[in-house]
Amino acid sequence: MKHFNLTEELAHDISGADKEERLFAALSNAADRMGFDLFALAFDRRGGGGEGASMLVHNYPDAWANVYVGFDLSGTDPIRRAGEKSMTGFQWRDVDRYIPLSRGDRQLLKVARESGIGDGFTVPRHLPGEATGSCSFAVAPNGRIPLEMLHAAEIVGAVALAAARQLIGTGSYIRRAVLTERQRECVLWSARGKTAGETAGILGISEETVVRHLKIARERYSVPCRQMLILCALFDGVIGFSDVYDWWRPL
Amino acid sequence: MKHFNLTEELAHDISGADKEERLFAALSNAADRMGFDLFALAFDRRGGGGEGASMLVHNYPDAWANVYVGFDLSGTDPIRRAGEKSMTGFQWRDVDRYIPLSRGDRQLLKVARESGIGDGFTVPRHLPGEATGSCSFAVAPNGRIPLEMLHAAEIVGAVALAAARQLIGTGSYIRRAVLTERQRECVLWSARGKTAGETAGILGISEETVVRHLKIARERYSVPCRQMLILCALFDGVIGFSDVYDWWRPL
DNA sequence: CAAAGCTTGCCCAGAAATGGGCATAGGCGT
DNA sequence: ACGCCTATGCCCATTTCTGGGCAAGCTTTG
Repeated sequence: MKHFNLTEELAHDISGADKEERLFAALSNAADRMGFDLFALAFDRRGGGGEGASMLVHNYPDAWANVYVGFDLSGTDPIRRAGEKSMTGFQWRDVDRYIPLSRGDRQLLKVARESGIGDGFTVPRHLPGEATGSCSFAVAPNGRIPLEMLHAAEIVGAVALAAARQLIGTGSYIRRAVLTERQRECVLWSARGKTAGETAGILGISEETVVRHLKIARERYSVPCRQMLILCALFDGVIGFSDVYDWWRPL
Repeated sequence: MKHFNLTEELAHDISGADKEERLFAALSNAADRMGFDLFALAFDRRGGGGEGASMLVHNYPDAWANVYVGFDLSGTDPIRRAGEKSMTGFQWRDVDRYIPLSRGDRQLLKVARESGIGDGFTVPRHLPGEATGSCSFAVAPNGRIPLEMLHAAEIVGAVALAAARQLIGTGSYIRRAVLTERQRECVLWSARGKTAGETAGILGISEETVVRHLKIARERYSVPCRQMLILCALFDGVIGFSDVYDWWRPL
């Protein structure tokens, strides 16, 4: 592993970035040193109070950046989706190993290629409640991914994301709505697909009370429907994916 | 950063583990070298077909392990919940910065302390659909966390989780049910809290058609309600959290 | 002690979702 | 050309959810 010294150097450089400009410079240098042409760091934080923040640092071609922002593709970007399915960094060419690609997804990737972006490597970090981020390194359409540098990119990307998180404000995020234990139970069973009546039977209380708990929970999150309540609870970590998934498919 | 050589050594050792026993030995050695007394790696993978798999490698005191497993505390473990809220490793003493601690949570931590587990450091990795994992390093109740080693622990923990993922089977991702483009759109808007009628307006089609798409989507996943449909789509990566986030939080 | 919050219970009216059936039109592959 | 899938549209009856108001007992907290 002769690259560890380089990794250390780049990581140190990036983690020392105290401004977005320095992060850009450090990432630019890192991408270059590792043999990549392009980089893009996206970090989105969502505060509990509604004040979210996001950061986008990249040296992608303007053509693609304009299309991406103009059509608001971030919401349907398959790379971004895949980032939520990978525990480690991944190559874009393997993206269909993580998520099913629809026609629209393939089209998006095709347009990206035509805009000067070839294959790439993305380091994702996902925080159900607080933030999502990804740090990508890419090469030109005919370029070669420096496979021997993927491990370095993995670490560099993670450090860059941590730096971005620091820059954007590490959190002190406001815990606006916290559910009570009973409310949480009701939301959990609701997420498991139970109706209010079934949940009432499970918890041994009246259906009306379950409805009441769910009602107050919705009010706390200021959401009108059950779907969003469940997603809010997931995002806030009040319930966990494992709570739902383990129940569906017992290990 | 004088610890990079140690980090490299430990990471290399761990990533070379081809059996659970070797992973145990490597982690045991790593924890010791970094100045920790205890370690625990938990990894849960859920396949698409119901055949899930999990791995638990630790050297925790039997007393605690028995309590933890016996009372099925994994569902309410605050450390585990916090792991879903942290992008990087975190100290247990800071756990209330990530999640609100209920009385029950504090009680659980207290019992853990009484069972021989002091403060610790947990490296989480969370994959919405595929797996959840955490790698923790801890000291005895009166021990001191080797603060200068947290960075090393972060990397070592991540490598250990990657190794566990390899051991457990990286997962030939099984696509039980893939939604069509239109179905996916309907599910997405539904996740964003829109009613069928609203979604119809957005997509420019009849409400009845939206209902129809959602109906078929539910049938494909064999779920009876909208909540579970959305969660299934999330788990499968058909929709992503990023797809949903931007719509309702900024309000 | 008093105030606040949690939990429990109930009623009601309107909106939304669910499950069933039916039908037309277009695309895609064999 | 035929079958299969998808998208679109509509109808119905039943269930469930949602938002509103009301009230009692209990614990925690100031």
